[in-house]
Amino acid sequence: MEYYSENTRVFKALGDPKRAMIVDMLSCGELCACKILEKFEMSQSTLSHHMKLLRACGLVKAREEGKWTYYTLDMETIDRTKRFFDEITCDKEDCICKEDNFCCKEYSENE
Amino acid sequence: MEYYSENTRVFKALGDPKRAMIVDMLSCGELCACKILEKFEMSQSTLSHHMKLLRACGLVKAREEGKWTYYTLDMETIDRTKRFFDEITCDKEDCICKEDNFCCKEYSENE
DNA sequence: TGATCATATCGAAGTATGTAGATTTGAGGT
DNA sequence: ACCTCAAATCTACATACTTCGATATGATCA
Repeated sequence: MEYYSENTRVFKALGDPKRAMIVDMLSCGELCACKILEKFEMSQSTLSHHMKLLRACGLVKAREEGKWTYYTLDMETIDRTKRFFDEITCDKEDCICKEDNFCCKEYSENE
Repeated sequence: MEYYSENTRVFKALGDPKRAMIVDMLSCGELCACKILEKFEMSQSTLSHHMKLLRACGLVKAREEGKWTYYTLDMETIDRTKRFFDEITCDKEDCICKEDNFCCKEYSENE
């Protein structure tokens, strides 16, 4: 299950329209928190919370410089998540649907 | 914002490990609800709820035959979501980060 | 060493989500 | 008609998420 939850955490983060927009804004390069905040109708603490979540799942990296924090996308996580998306939506030999004794309970226990 | 929320609804659905597993199981072809239920440690009502959600966001299609319901992936939604994922994570000319007067509030109002 | 600015963290409130048991619906079979 | 089975819906509850205002942290500057 760890394989699934590691990747679904990223989907969960992208499941909020504002966070998806933040990711979109970062797709052209590094931005500092205040620059992002300018564009959004939300409080500073709310943005900070969203950024923490985006960092926690690995989607963005943060770099501190003086009193500013600069954010960038982590393309490794993004590419890995895209591969996961392809994997769970394409026909394949080793699919869980073909494991006779597959049960989600077993997976949960190993998590 | 509609552009974002339409797609992030799919990510939200994939944000739950069990639902991602259900999608994975369906990736090799059609399955009936009871076949899916066999593989999971959850109640019938919970599975039904997850399937409803997967249908609502367009990820899966349902076909009823007698007393059974068969589910398949909707590749159109999946492909559209993959293109969206590519778009918000790749550098591009018409990025929202380049719109000087972009503000998420404007988008919300049009939703 | 204060004052100020950019962020992060805390605490609280309202809303959404995941889950299960009980009930309903609707198709088939006897 | 009645029973049975598959699936959906209803109700309730515990947990998680989103959001904000208030406060804390920590860097820079006067």
